[in-house]
Amino acid sequence: MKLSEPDWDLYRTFLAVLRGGSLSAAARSLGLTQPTVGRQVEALEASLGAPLFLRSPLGLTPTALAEALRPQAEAMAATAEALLRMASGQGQGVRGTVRLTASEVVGVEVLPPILAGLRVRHPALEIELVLSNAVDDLLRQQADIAVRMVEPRQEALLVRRLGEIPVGLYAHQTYLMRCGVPQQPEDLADHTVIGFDRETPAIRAMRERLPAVAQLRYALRADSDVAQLAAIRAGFGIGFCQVPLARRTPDLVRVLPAYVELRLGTWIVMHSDLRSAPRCRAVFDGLVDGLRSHVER
Amino acid sequence: MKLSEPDWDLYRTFLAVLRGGSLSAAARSLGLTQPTVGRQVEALEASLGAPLFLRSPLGLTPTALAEALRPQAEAMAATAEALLRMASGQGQGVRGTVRLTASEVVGVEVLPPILAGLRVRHPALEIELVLSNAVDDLLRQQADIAVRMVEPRQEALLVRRLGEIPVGLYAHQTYLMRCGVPQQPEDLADHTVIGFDRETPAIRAMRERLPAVAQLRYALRADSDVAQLAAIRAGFGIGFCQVPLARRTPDLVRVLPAYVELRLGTWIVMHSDLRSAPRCRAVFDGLVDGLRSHVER
DNA sequence: ACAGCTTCATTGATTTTCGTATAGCACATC
DNA sequence: GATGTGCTATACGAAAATCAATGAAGCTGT
Repeated sequence: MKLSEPDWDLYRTFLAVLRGGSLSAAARSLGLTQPTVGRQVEALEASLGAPLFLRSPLGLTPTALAEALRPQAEAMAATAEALLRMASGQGQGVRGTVRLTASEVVGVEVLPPILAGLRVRHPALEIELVLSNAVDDLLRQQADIAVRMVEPRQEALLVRRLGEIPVGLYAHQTYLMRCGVPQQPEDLADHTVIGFDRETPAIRAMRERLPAVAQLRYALRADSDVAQLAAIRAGFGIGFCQVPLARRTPDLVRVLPAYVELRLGTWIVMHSDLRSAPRCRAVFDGLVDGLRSHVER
Repeated sequence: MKLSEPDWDLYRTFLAVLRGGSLSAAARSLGLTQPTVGRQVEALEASLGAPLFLRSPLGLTPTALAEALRPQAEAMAATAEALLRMASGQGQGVRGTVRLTASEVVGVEVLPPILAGLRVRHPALEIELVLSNAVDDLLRQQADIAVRMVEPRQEALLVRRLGEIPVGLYAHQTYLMRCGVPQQPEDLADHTVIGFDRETPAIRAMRERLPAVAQLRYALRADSDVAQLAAIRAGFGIGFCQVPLARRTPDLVRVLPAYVELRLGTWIVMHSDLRSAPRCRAVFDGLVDGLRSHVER
């Protein structure tokens, strides 16, 4: 029985098999042949001392162990990608790929013009946009720079606080003409309210500050804030929207402005390891500049 | 010029060379030979398209690129270790290694009896204790379970809040006999106060709540809270100490109990990926039980 | 029922990689 | 100044991994 540490490359083929579902698919994606992949999986199983897959002629079925190991393998892949990204953009000058993560509304409504401007200034810059609400993207190496509405507390991060984005309740003009305009927070109980599917840190903060809103029953739940915005614009009901975004659609009317006023802090976060990478500095600074107009300080 | 993704194992030898400072040292630590390591480094350089080391007869000097890539390589190594840890303890039953991280005081003063009890109940359980104040140990895969004084906000974590640990100012009896007992917070200006070297989240919270303390000039700064405790016990001066810890040393006297009272929240945190690992559940639950007596709910 | 597709397993030839041995260089010690 | 120890670079034979080709088994649609 071998106790030596397995070749790291075996983890890559293991993950490819897990993703592809078969040795052949993994071999295709890796540019190898099926027998090679099979042997490498065998080698990893021998090294770990336990089987990873149940072989069958239709494909491989991962065992519980393989499923348990998958997150770590994915993490290694993400880190390997980050390493390559880092290496590719190392020369002086702003070039290479930057992975950027942000919430969906920000990514769809706010970032595009900023990124377009960055691209004009730095033609060799490539940007990958990951729209997600997971705050741990950075530490899991799945992104280089993050735009977040939650204050990051980690130490190894380079943080810039931009200010606050005001958030209010909005509804489309047609909805208000149809259903009336609520005058008191209690009136919301008789209205169609658009809410959130799952609890995010930003939402939790909102609940704490607005107990009246916390107990509402939502007529539509969507985990995507873009979908919520679309529903508001379509006149479905009343929902939360960032004030600078709502201003762009003239038909959106603010509801209960005196009662519901929320301010979301906004931060730009980057690995401090990436400080020396010119392309990351460029994107970081570009975001700081570009988001100023969207934020109240 | 090859643009294909390099073999992941090359990253491991790269990191070994970085750590060892020479091809030969890396070869020894990896169980390989020096020519092999040299060839693999060459292969990685060819794959990245840039040199990683400056060769000289006394050893290799890492280039700026190599230094920039080091954090990612370390992250890959940590993840690989986590994967192996996961695989080794997969069979049912509590066995295998669990990496535990905690602050230094907790690790030195509080955890040992708890871990001893766990070890008695589970003889096949092995525990690695990492004493550090970095909160991102978990997401960087450097530890499986963490005992923290800061509320974690990440989503993919399994969190259990235990309660609060009271913290107060303490001094040794001999010091107070020598220098007198302060009666007002202002009196601290005339005393020898032991403080912190660098800013941690817990300290930041402390500063916010106790502005009188924030402006003190410290006679001794130590980043290790264990060193602070030792200094207090030795009669060096007045410093912060967890109340349950101070009770164990009868000669320690609480100072300004009416003015300085701080409560540190305490959390146990674990990757939710590890929920299914029996040994992690065992340690998690054991910590919850063992720390109850040390915490006020 | 049968042909076509996809899957995994096995085998032998080939290419790649690794290890041993050796040479060359720089620094420290005696 | 000779010697010893550390390091890297190179050459060559051996071991190991790879590829290509083939066989067997199961699902799918006609």
